[in-house]
Amino acid sequence: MSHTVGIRQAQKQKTRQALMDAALALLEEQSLSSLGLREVTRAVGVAPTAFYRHFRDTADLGVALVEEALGSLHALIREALAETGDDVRIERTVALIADLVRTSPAHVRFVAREQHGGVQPVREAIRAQLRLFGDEVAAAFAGEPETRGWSEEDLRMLAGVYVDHMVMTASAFLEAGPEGEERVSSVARRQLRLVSLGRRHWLD
Amino acid sequence: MSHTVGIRQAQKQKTRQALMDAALALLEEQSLSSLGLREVTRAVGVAPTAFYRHFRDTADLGVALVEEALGSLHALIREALAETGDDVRIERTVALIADLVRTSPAHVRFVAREQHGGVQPVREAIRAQLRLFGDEVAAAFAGEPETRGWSEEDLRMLAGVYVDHMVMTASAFLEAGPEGEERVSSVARRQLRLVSLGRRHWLD
DNA sequence: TGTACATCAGTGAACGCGCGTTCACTGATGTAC
DNA sequence: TGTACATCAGTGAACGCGCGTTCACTGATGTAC
Repeated sequence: MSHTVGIRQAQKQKTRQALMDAALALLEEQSLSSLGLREVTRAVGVAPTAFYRHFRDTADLGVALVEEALGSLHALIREALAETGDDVRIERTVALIADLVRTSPAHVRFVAREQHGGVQPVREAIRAQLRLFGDEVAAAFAGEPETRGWSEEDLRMLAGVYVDHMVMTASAFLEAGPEGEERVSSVARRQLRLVSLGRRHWLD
Repeated sequence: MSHTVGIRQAQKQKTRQALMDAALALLEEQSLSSLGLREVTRAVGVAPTAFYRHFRDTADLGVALVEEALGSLHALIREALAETGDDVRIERTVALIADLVRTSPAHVRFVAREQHGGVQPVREAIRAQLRLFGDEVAAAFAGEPETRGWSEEDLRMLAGVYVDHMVMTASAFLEAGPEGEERVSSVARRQLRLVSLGRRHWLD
């Protein structure tokens, strides 16, 4: 066998992931700033001291969770925005967020909660990811005929509306639960249509 | 002297307010779910047990803070929205939020943080207040010519955009600090103008 | 392939500390007469 | 106005508990020869 990963490294990665999973589950009911290291290790079934082999503290674990929650989202967002035609793009964007909340509600809740939460490094990690989303949205719009002649500043402003709307919509899906999904989708689509109309008449 | 309040009651009210003020200050750096009762009483200079004369627990204190933070805002919002002419109304609304954040940054931070925070009763209290804001915005728009012929549902949808935007803008003011105030104001005004344009062409 | 040594993920005991809550109390304020 | 009793905001000691962190350790995995 070639040392593809090594038994030791694989086992370590497994424990690390178990700590993150357990933390995420515990964070459904509380904020990161009140999450205890011992709580997490107890849920996993390892000694409290094992925690230090993987994370400096719970804030460090939180930053890792941000990457896990948002890291893989950039490609999906770019994909949804690559659609042509406002209606299709709106449809795809809202469906993407609905999917995300359905598949990973705990990740979404974590990000919504810690975006303004009490742990600075985590707040900053989330802010950095959202700024990246903003860049991607702005870049997608920059190449479109409806936004021809717009200043860089106005593009960023528009992108801001979109990213804020995505965050608010994700949070609305969470609050509404499965039976409210269609209602939230409907409102979100109409809100994006409103913005899209404004965009079309921005330079009138 | 008539018993306008009574010395005892006045003193009790004073201690209660001191507990709330101290808690709010401590909450600049942490979430409610990690705020300790002893922390608060220590900051005020009373015995830990005195806390129970005023609040059942820190969640109860949090609900009181929500009322203090948002209760007096309804009248101001109605006032700002009563303005006629989109541009003036947008100007007033953004100025109102800028004022609020400048005057009571700690209250705003608290609400932003606990809106999705780990303490359910507080989340619900905030949600109830925001729903009221939504009602007021919808009512203000209902009487306007630009929104004639709109369905009740579309009015709520529009009101949702406005309330979400207020929350996001307040949070942006906080992040930006005093030197970023003009930039955030400018972006917020243009975003509302975008929405206002969309509104004008909604029934085209 | 086998051996001898190095690495290091996870252990378990121990520590000092601050927490929320209980309880019986004190003494200033309020009330009835 | 004065007196006797009731109320109740704030006290201070005590409790059991779980916390984060330290430390020397163990034993499976990795590496060099």
